[in-house]
Amino acid sequence: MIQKIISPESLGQALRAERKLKGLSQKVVGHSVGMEQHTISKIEKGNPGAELNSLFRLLAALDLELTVQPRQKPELDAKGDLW
Amino acid sequence: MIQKIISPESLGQALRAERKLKGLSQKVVGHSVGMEQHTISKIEKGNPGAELNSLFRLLAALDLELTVQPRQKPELDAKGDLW
DNA sequence: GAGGAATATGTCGTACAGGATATATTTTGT
DNA sequence: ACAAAATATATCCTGTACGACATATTCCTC
Repeated sequence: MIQKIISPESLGQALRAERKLKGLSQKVVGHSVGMEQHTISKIEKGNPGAELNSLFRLLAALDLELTVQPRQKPELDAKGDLW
Repeated sequence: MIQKIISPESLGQALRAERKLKGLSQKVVGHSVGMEQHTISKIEKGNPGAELNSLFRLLAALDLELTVQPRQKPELDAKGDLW
């Protein structure tokens, strides 16, 4: 489930999806790395002011890593629509 | 040149490498997206308090995107050493 | 639709980011 | 070794994140 992440919003969506996949609550995830539940909530909602610190702690809690890559062209779906 | 990013430091390294690849200075990159040169400097040096906002503006300036993926096992290099 | 879990929202206090600006240090090319 | 460019560091100011804690709202499940 690789997703193009280019904004705090899309990052939040990806993180929430991964957390749900693992069946964890914000509270459990947060406390496993010393973060408040409300901080997780804000990140998942796309808080642009969130700190890298918080991001990487959350990634650790979910056992995830990032990669950086060239921005890809929008692709076409089955209907030929851009997305 | 895909790299595992699990900390502000490794993120900074990746961003700096990509910027250098494109032959751009911090000043040019920063000003293309309304950021101060010193902000780019701090991010590349691994500032854990940097904001997602700043990260994504920098990614835009470099035409990069992120992906989130399961954290991978350490791999072996040619010498058989972990990294 | 009631009860509980999960998520969102709020306040307060402390800390630090980043813009604006300046200057110091390092790197690079000749 | 010099000059110029690039990067790092610093101050001041304003804004806001986050922890701690509390409460409201939404979402399930029965």
